[in-house]
Amino acid sequence: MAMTIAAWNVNSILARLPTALEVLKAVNADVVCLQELKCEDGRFPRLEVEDLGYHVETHGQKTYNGVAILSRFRLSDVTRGLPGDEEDSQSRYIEAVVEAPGAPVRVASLYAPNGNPISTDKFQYKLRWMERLTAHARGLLRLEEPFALAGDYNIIPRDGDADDPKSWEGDALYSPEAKAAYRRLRNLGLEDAFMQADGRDGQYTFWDYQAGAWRRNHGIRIDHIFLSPQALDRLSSVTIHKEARAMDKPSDHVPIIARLETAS
DNA sequence: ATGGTCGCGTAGCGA
Repeated sequence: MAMTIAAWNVNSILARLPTALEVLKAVNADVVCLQELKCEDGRFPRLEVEDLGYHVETHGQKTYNGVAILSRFRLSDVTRGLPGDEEDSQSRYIEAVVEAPGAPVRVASLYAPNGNPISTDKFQYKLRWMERLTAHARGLLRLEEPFALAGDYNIIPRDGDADDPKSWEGDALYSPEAKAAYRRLRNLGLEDAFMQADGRDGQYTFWDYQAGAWRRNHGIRIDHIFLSPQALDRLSSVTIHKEARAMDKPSDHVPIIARLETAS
């Protein structure tokens, strides 16, 4: 048996609905972490997604942000919002336990702040948010359970994760502080599933709508699936569903999918 | 090229 966990920034589930349903069918993951729903929970197209065989838990808001977990297995212990700041009203984090029979896995869908421009408090919010995520991950690690933190981290970890690294100089996604936040998560004992299973340069999950970025393959790898040691033990492969970027009315991100083997 | 293109919501911001 195996379980596949996908992360995909859909860039508005309502503007994307026909395309999104087609992508979800093609990817056919057991668990899907969605980001940038850009709608309140009551407007999420729950019936259409349930028709694909998913249980649905959302944490949306009007206009911006919004995250969801879709799962073929029952979801329990659902928590909404990233702990560590009661004042933070942005919907960027949802966590639940995927109740796969005999092999439960805790999964979070997260949408880390973009952080641009660097000179503003948006950048400070990005760094504080990543500190809160790190603190929360440290607590989860103490449970010694398999878990995955999947989503749009808005961080380009290495030069090999950008087609043209120089063009990202001065951008929050490529800043030394953002890369340090990524390293801190790994130093806790979490691993970036892509780096463990693949690790090649030039494998991207985002191409801007502007300036023919997709046509020129001017992409970056910013969508990541971090795994706890107990989940990493089960990792067999990671794939990036590039086909989604070539569709009509595409999101600017494509799904990344980790496959975990479960005991037979 | 200090641009370009989307989505939201119907101006201008966020990405």
